[in-house]
Amino acid sequence: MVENLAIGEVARRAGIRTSAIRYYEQVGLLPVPRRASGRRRYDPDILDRIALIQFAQRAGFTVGEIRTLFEGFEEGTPMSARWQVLAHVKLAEVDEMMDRAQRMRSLLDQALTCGCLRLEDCARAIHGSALGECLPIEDRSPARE
Amino acid sequence: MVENLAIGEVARRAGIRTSAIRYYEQVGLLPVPRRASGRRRYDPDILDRIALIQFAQRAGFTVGEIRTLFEGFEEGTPMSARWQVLAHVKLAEVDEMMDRAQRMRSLLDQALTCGCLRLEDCARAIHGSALGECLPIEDRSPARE
DNA sequence: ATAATACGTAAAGTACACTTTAAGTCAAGA
DNA sequence: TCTTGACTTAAAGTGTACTTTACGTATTAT
Repeated sequence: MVENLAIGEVARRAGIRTSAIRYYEQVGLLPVPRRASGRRRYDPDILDRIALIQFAQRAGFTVGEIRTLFEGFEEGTPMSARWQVLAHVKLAEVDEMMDRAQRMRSLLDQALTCGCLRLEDCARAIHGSALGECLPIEDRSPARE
Repeated sequence: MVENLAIGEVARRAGIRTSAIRYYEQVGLLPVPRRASGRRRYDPDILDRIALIQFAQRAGFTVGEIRTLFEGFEEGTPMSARWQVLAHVKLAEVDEMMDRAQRMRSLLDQALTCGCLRLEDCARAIHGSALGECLPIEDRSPARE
């Protein structure tokens, strides 16, 4: 009966910390396991589950989104359908990420052509040019005062 | 004499909050201004300075890096030289960002081809495949236990 | 004169995904 | 048996870039 992994063993095999496993359990990404004298005991298939979590993370999903993947659909909804919904939204976000990176690249290219001596010259030059009109790095709060 | 902007006016013209201005002052991105009965008074060229900060932020620089741009070089180092140093490093980071986004895209494409019904099937499939071997989304702490 | 703003400060809050700490329990090896 | 090491919990800490809060003062408009 190999059906009994301690949390440390699971962590070792998955390549994460025990604290991460407890955290995943806490936020609902991992099921509450049975206990043996207070300690968590896992079936080996917990490793599949963790691998799925890691896959989703690498794909850019947040913990909240992964929880949605697991529990945010009507019972019986196939995984394929769940992925469809979430991956489409995330793909748009990733594309936005790439656009941002692209914009950063052009700004950096501009910076490399800078010929200014003093800080103030550079500031005035940048303020004068329309470079300031590119899209922001990330959403900032609405702001009113 | 237009040479006297209140913090609220600067904020309005720059499109940021007054709290951001105080924060920039606190972390050394903006000079400590003179005061009129306790209130900050700014010369209009503070707006150039803020525009420069915003430019750098859009290019991906952190507050710490912008402070380095301003104060991290030997006095007299031309701005062009400062940008050279910082922009090269940042360009590499941005390229890494784009690679990560690319990897996310392929994972999401994989997710879209998923034909699994149950969560466990999907988990096993992903764990089985080598999909788990892509690079991590971002650096995680070294981890030892 | 009074009320509504704008300003001042210091400290705490925000989001995210965990980690670290503190203090205590339990089990296995020497 | 004793000691080490793995485990338990709840709560606080981490990093980033600000914002929000709480509370007090000064300016401006009516």
